[in-house]
This record gives sequence, C-alpha cells and structure tokens, in this order.
Amino acid sequence: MKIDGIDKKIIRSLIKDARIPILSIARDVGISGAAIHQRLRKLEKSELIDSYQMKINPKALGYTTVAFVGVFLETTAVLSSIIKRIKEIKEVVECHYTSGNFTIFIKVLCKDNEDLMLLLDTKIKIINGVSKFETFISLNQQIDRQIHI
Amino acid sequence: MKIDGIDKKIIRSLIKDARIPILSIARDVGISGAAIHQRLRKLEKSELIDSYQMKINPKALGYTTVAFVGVFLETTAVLSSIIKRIKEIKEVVECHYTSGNFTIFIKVLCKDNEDLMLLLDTKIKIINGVSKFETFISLNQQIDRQIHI
DNA sequence: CGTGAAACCCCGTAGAT
DNA sequence: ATCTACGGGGTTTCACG
Repeated sequence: MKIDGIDKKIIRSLIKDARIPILSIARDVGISGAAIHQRLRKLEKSELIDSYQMKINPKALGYTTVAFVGVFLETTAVLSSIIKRIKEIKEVVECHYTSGNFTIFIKVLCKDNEDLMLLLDTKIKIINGVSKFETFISLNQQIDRQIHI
Repeated sequence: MKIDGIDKKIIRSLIKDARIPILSIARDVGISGAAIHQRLRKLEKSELIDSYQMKINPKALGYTTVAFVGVFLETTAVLSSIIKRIKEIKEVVECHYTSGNFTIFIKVLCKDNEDLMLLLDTKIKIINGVSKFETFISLNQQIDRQIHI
C-alpha cells in the first residue's frame, strides 16, 4: 500500500474533521472532487481507513476518572470466558491480552474514583479466574492522537 | 446535560459512521432533517461531541506492535519537559500522568517488536529524569470502543 | 490518475405551527 | 421542538483524455 502526498492531505483532513466535504478537500488540494472521491474509495478498500467515528467527550457525561487495570489470571482460567465477562462491563473501553507482568490489561472510564473502586470490587474481582490486579489512575492525559501520517 | 432517546440514536449513528448524512439519520429516526440538524448543533455546543475523526488502521501501515510502557521518574525530574520529549516520539499515541506504581504511562505503536526495543532503548531510556520502565506488549486487543451511550 | 458535466442528494436556514 | 420549502452546494457516476 503506497500513498502519495495527495492521499496524505486527504487523510490528514479527515482525521481532523471526518465530516468535511470532499469538495472542500478538493479545493485545498487543488484537484477535482471526483478525483478525491476516487482516491478515497481506494483508501477505504485498502483497509487503511478503519472507520469514521464521532468521538464522545466522556467528561460531558460525568466520566471524570480514567484508569488502567493490569489483571493477573489463575493458570486454570479460560481466557475467552473472562473476556466475555469483561465485555459486559460497560465502563471498559479497551482490553488487551498482554505479555509482561499481567495477563490482561484494561482501560476503564468511571464517573469518579468511588465508582472505580466499586467497579473493581463488584465487577472485576469477582470474575472467576482473576487472581489479583493492579490499578493505575490517570490523573491527566497529556497525549491522545493517532499514528502519524 | 440531558439527552433523550432521539439524541442517543443520533449519537450512535455518528459513532458508527461519522460521514452518514443527517437526512439518513432523519429517516431512521422518523423526524425531519432540520430537527436532527438543530439537535446536533445543540449537542456540539454542549461539548458532548469532542470531534469527528477518521480512524486509521495502523496495521495497514505496518504497525503491528502495540505496547504500554509504565515509566518511573526520578524525584528531581521536571514533568513538563519530559512530556515535551515524549511528544516528539511519533510512535507514542497516549501519555498519562498516573498515580499507582508508575509516574507516567504511555501507549506506543511500533512496526514490530524489534522497533519497540529500539524505541525504548534509543528514545525513552535516554530521556533525562527517566529512571526505569516496564513494558507490556499487547498480543491481542479484544475490546476497543467508546463509553456506552 | 485526472477531468467536467449531469443527475441526484444533502445542508443550512427561514418562517410557520 | 417540530415541520415544509428552497437555494446553494455536495456526492457520485460517467465518458473521456
């Protein structure tokens, strides 16, 4: 998959604002709307474009606490059934199977620290196969971006 | 900030596909385009909507390794200057100031594990004030979603 | 890979309910 | 808060270079 300078400009525009009109990109770049359209179709088919998403601001919904939880599993634990249980926890936004100290690693959003404690206590701890976990609370997110194009 | 069922439908549509036409949402929901338009304006003003973003698939660019790095800082370290150095590393997509075991916690995307080793060795380790760090490689991401609406 | 034209569709606003 | 209507503009496809 090779992308040229024009593709990069299209991608950068749409990363900044996914709802920008193609014709507006076309004017910026200096080629016709039809050409941008054609390139976009190709980029979409190439799987370089995963999706176009509206991004919600969790703080506006009262979710002010971001935390990472490293989970240790018992050797007898069945991963797939644990993942299934974790998926049911709506506060979980990421879940990774990891090498390193932990077996799985999750990112959660909670309304406050008390809700986080409650979540750990009533939703994580009780999952069968979870032996222990370690929590890291994000006091401040300094960087949030996509891979550089 | 109170949102009703119609707002939720609008938000869910746009999380799934940020480029969907307002009129298409209108037909789904069963009210006019003008009404959807007005609701969207309100949602945007409320800061519930952070942005509309095209999401890139890093794998299509050859970035196959996802890792988290917990960094310990020396007590004398100046946070802001360290963050500044970290921002210059293009593979870093998230950076959090955390409570817990680590001082800062970052998420990185690399082409492969060798590139990750190189990054840790030549870009993280050498930052003034970094005393040590711990790496967790994501072997598989099982969940990637936004807060549930 | 690029173009412009044509047909179709959408957006944003205005004014009424 | 919703509607219809409208004018300006956007999207998509096409034949062609």
